[in-house]
Amino acid sequence: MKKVTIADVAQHAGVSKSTVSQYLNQRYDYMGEQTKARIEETINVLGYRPNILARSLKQKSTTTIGVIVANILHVFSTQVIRAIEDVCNEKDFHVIICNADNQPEKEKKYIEMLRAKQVDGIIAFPTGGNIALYQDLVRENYPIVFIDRLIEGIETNTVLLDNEKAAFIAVETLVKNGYSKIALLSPPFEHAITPRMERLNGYKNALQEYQIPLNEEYIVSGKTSEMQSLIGKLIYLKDPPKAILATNDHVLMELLTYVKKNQIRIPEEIGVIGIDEVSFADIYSPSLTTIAQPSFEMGAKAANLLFERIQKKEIINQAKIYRFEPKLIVRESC
Amino acid sequence: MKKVTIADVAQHAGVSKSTVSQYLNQRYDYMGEQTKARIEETINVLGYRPNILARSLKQKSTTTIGVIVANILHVFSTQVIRAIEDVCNEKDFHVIICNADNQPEKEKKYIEMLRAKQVDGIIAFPTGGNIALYQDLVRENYPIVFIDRLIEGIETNTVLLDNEKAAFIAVETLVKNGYSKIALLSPPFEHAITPRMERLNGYKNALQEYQIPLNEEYIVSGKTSEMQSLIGKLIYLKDPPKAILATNDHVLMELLTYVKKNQIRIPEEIGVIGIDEVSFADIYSPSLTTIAQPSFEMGAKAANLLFERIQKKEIINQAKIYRFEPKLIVRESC
DNA sequence: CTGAAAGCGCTTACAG
DNA sequence: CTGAAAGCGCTTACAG
Repeated sequence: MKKVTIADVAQHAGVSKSTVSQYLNQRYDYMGEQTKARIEETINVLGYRPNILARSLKQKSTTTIGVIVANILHVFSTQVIRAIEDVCNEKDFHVIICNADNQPEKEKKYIEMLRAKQVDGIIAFPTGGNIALYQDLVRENYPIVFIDRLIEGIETNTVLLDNEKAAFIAVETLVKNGYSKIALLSPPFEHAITPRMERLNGYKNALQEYQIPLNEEYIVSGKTSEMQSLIGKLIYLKDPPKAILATNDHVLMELLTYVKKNQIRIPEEIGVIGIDEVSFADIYSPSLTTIAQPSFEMGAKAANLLFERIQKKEIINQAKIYRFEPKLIVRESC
Repeated sequence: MKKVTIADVAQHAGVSKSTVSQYLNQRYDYMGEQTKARIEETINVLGYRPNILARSLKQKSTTTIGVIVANILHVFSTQVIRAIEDVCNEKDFHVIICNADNQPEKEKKYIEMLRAKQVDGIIAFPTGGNIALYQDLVRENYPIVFIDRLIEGIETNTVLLDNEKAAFIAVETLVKNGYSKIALLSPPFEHAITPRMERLNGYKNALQEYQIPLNEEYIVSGKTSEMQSLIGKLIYLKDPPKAILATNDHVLMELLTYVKKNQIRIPEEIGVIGIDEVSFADIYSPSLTTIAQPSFEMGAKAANLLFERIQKKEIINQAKIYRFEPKLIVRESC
């Protein structure tokens, strides 16, 4: 079955390609009623469907954007993607999803492929490992918005949580519930990934605010593989903490794994609060007090910012940082 | 900054467009070493990047596939997507994600947009509401593979769980642990969605196999909004069940919500087993016995089937159904 | 070993 | 109100 093209339609309807094209683009201004009807019919009869590729080539817009996430398996990422998808759908845009897996090389490859495919813009959870590439994009005024992570020196719109505040609220909540020996459990600090560093700062600020001396032994960070032993050490400190702030959902999982294995009771023996909402917060016993990111709002904001940039071609290089408010959800774990 | 095209490169390097194109496509067979070097240099100097759109138009392949999921927020969907993404990445393909939200109209719109964008193939969790459209696709020999759901009368490769077996194993596990009063909790049966119907069958078959009389009151299905009260009724039956099979993760969540609210003890008061793995199965108390779908294998299989179809243009209409084995993960909840 | 020319399927001034 | 022609940025026989 051969593809039917605009030329076929034109021939069958006895008009020119231009006229068919006008019809397709709803420019009926000067079109005769019968011409219109004839074209419409021919399209149905032949089963013609426009080839958007050809249009894109001419119009220089693919009505497609790229989204590069760290990993689609993270709940936060999927919620952000869902929100982006929804706003794209309204505008009849499509989204190409890529997983950079926190690997700068993969990210680079994806950015280049996306550009080669002429996507109209990109939303990325930047790995931070491609500064030169980001700078090129910004210099060329290519529409791009970052999410979740701040990249030093790159002038582009960025959407992220007020991470300091999130950690601050967490500590504050614990303090108000009578805790003062508060530990922080975090993924590695090595690459100075924005949320991790900012959450650490928020923790420190809150301690200071509430005049609780900082105990370096209470700051624990490491890879998943070493978490169990790190938590063990923390719990068996001479002067162990009475509460733990898990700075993201993965770390929380590790904590709860430890807690279950060692039959520690929450909150009697240890208070727990986590940043990032988790699906089982309500059904866990005790239910888990968490600080949620407004991920849908964040995704929608990122998409809207990108569309603004795509629509107005002018160089409005007013890169801004959009901070979102963390939401405390009080439950029973501290 | 104007886009640099193959013509610019040709001009600057003092060769023809054809030669540059040969270079880009690595057809060096007859190319002079110096020509090659000169082109390479020019490309770097000018910062040329190919426009894949133009190539796609000519070559009739976009190296992009579409994936239409019911909802990306479901863990199973994201795992399937991740697997698809990974095999696509190896082949330098991209994937466009769409959420049909179980709405046939949305699915239809997406299928049409994807085809207009000339994607090379589609993997879909079919809503079941667009039979005519599916048939068109199959008739045109358009590469498409279905996942998770079987559509009556559509001759296309389909990848899905052996749902009957999953439910059978669940019941069997309960029986072997001494249960005989076993209820089934399911989402609505209205649209005869494959996994739901098959799991119900598996449940019935297992009861028969183990000579347990079927009690219609033990078969409970309904929307999320009515689940709590339905579970309540089930529990307060004169002759209440001693174990419950939750046929998917959502239903399991509802069960656990009820259990927590009413302080019912698992497995002492009620045994629980669920189909679909959940993130918190291990950390929940008691840990939850589940039957997992091999979602990554399934996604990878779907992608590979699609690529087979894309690569060989011949009409090999040997549509097959690929059943995947459920995996019992024994833990403490029954 | 390389180039001129046609063509992929559209859109868009421009002319009439 | 409609058509002829050029062009988007590539690829690909074909000729030399």
